[in-house]
Amino acid sequence: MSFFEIKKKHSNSRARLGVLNTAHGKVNTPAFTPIGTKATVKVVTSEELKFWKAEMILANTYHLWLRPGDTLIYKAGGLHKFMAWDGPILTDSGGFQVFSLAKGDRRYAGIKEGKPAFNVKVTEAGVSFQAGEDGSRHCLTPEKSIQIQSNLGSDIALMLDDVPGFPTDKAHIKKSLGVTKQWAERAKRQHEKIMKSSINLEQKLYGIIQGGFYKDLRLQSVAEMSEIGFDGYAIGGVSVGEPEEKMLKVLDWTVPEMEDDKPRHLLGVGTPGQIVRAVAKGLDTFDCVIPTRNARHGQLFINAKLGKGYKTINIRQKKFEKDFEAPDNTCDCYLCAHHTLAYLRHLFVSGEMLGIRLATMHNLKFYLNLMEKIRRAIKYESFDKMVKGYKERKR
RNA sequence: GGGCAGAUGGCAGAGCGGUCAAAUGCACCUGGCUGUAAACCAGGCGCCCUUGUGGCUACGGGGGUUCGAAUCCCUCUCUGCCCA
Repeated sequence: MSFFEIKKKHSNSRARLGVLNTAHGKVNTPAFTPIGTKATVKVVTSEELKFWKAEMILANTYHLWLRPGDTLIYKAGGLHKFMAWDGPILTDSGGFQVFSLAKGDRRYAGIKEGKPAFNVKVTEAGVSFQAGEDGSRHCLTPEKSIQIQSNLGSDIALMLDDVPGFPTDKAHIKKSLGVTKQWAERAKRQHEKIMKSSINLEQKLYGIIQGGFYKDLRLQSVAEMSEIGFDGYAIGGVSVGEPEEKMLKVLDWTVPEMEDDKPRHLLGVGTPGQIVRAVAKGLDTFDCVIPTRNARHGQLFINAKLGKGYKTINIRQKKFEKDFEAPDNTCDCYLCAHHTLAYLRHLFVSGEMLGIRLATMHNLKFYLNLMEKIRRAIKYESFDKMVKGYKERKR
């Protein structure tokens, strides 16, 4: 049984229906993988995720390395056992953390004044930085990232990549692409080397396509990654602050040149509208913090009453104070089955954590249901109709 | 009946002669969040407009002192505590 099987290709777009076969079960694609950075999809249990039919989750190499440490997780029997999730796990390499920490964005973690809490240096060897947890110095290399992911025992590992922000001039992207290519080769070599002693002998490795928002560099990256040869490919360097159109352009350039029989992951994307479009452009799997983070911030995704698509609401608004309707009566989540807008608002305004939990459950279900609808639409050849006009609406 | 303390924006609560349309918190409004340093962040929050080193009305009511009062004085009303 091969790792990736394509079950059906949609006739009017690049969308395809497939299955990822991993040591911990299969993933029906197109799929959304909830983000569980620190070995937890914030606020929900593994059992709940299973119940909602989330098939794969994403965890983070960087965070788990620093705390509690990959060797500790190895001793616990691997990440699956450690967090009691027996389904497939995709681990991000830590490349994105280098990008976001180096930015020193002061909006994070209540840091309002002063210098970035991190001192990040990217060299060809790897990334050295000071950790925010305790100020200790660390160095992450492509080999180290693979070693950590091997200790975690994830089903799909990602190579460490260099993520340029937006906007970045072409010369820098070009240089960065050279670093990423070199790291790809080293990651591949290291993965082959330690595979036989890995906690998960069937762990797959994905290459990451970079190249900023320049067509020739993206195509160059696709070619370089294919040449090295990976089990699958992720498109990275998007959702870094660029306009949506630029992100979609990258997909138009790269996908036709990518190996057709390998799975394609789109890193960090996105809104429901973006995911639907990306599927049409040939992407298979997605991960994004939007459903979980925005839920904690009081934003809920709701199916649109008029037309196709969805709308978002902020549950804290006073207008929901006496609204005794379910947030979305077309939704089958726990929140919508049992509670009213008024109750959820009350929980948020009171700072009660159940509010955050219910909102998270709802948004995850919204995303998972969306993927289910996409898969069904591809299956029944109605996907192009679904894509057309699927967007965020006012009501 | 007597003594003391107090009355500030929707609420709580700073300010104690000018730099005060008034700190701060809550509430409220708006915006943001895309491989999670995020149960977070940013802005607004008396009224008016030509949106400005702009105008007007404001710190329980009334009356004073002063070039100038939320800030000092008198008085009224109300509130809290204490003594009869």
